[in-house]
Amino acid sequence: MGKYKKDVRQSKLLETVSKNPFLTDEKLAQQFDVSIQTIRLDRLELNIPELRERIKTVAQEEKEKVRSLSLQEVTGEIVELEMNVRAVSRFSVEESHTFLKYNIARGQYLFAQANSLCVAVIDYPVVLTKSAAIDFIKQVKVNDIVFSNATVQSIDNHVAKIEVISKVEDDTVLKGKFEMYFKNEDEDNDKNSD
Amino acid sequence: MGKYKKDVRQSKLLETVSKNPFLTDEKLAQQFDVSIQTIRLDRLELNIPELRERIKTVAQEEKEKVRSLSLQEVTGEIVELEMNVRAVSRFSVEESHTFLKYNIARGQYLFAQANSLCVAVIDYPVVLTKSAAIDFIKQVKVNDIVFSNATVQSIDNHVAKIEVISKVEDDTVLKGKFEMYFKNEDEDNDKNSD
DNA sequence: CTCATATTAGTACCAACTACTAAGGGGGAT
DNA sequence: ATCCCCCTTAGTAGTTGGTACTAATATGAG
Repeated sequence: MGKYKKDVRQSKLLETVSKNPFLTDEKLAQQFDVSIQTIRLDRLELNIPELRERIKTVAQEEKEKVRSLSLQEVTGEIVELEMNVRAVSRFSVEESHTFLKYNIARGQYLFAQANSLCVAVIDYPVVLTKSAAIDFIKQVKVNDIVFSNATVQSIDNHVAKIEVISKVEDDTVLKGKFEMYFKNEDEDNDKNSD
Repeated sequence: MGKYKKDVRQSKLLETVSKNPFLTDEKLAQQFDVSIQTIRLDRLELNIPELRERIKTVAQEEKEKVRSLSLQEVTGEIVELEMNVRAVSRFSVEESHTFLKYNIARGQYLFAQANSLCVAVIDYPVVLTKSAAIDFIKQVKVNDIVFSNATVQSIDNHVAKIEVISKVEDDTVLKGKFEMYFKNEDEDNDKNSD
């Protein structure tokens, strides 16, 4: 294969690196059949950081994701998030979430969605549920998509009060008030559960 | 703070590195107030890879850790049941029920145990949660065994009020009041979710 | 042919290591 | 006290994957 011209090579380089950030300059040089120096000049011009920096960035992103992913497992997917202010999540009800005979979702799943949304919206390393008051207003059925809306009402020293409203289309299915206790990792204290 | 002994230092090192893989040997040496060489010997003995390898591993970790933790299997096992009067269930907390970093059980699992106990204690074909007010009183950790105790306070036409107290050994970890809506299969009505 | 641009070569230096050798230090058991 | 062992620290050489810089060479367009 013939060598590319500079501009083509650079745009391909950008693509390659973003697809696979784990390639050294040496590998890239082989791949594009140019010298290492050329790759380095290209990176310089394109502001592509070196291998180690690229990996580090990926690792840090991955770390963040692990936190939010572990929340998502149970609770649906967070679609909007304004830290310490509000958040929205989406939960699609499947058969496994329902009473088999009636296809009505078990309340604990709706609770779980609301509860973990409250954990997510509070931007502290440790967030535990202190209390919850929930009204289940309307049945939720299989295949319904539940949007849960959390709004932080107040947030002080160590406790946030959050209001959650979950809807299926325009119908409110759940209303809840949560008190969440939060702290930094290092602080020592004893309370609560989630 | 005085220096740790070797074995203590090494176990703390393991913990530190797994919590934050982004620390160089130099930083670790400062943190533990020992020389860089000591940290390196420790890493050698403990098979902790170097910084760059650690970062790389984190970066490569696939996001497909999607363990499906069904809340259904979570609700514990019913150990005592007096229909429409009281019931007790047992729930053993496993790692998958906790926040990874802190081994503290997520509140939604404790809620799920209490909630499904309320469903079980009411002897009607359809039982849905109408409202719930929960206080999470104490943290529950991995390997704790939670006994949940539901007592029916009142039961009338279509609504039962139930008090739930969950304990780990002698410590109360959760107190809740549930209103459960119930009916016979054939009755038609529209309310609630679980 | 000329001249700018592109490419390659080469050097010195850096961070964060591994792998190794060697020197001290501090306790216990004898 | 002495000996010995383990732990700790120091120091050197070599590695990877770079940055930053200078200098030489190729190439193509006018």
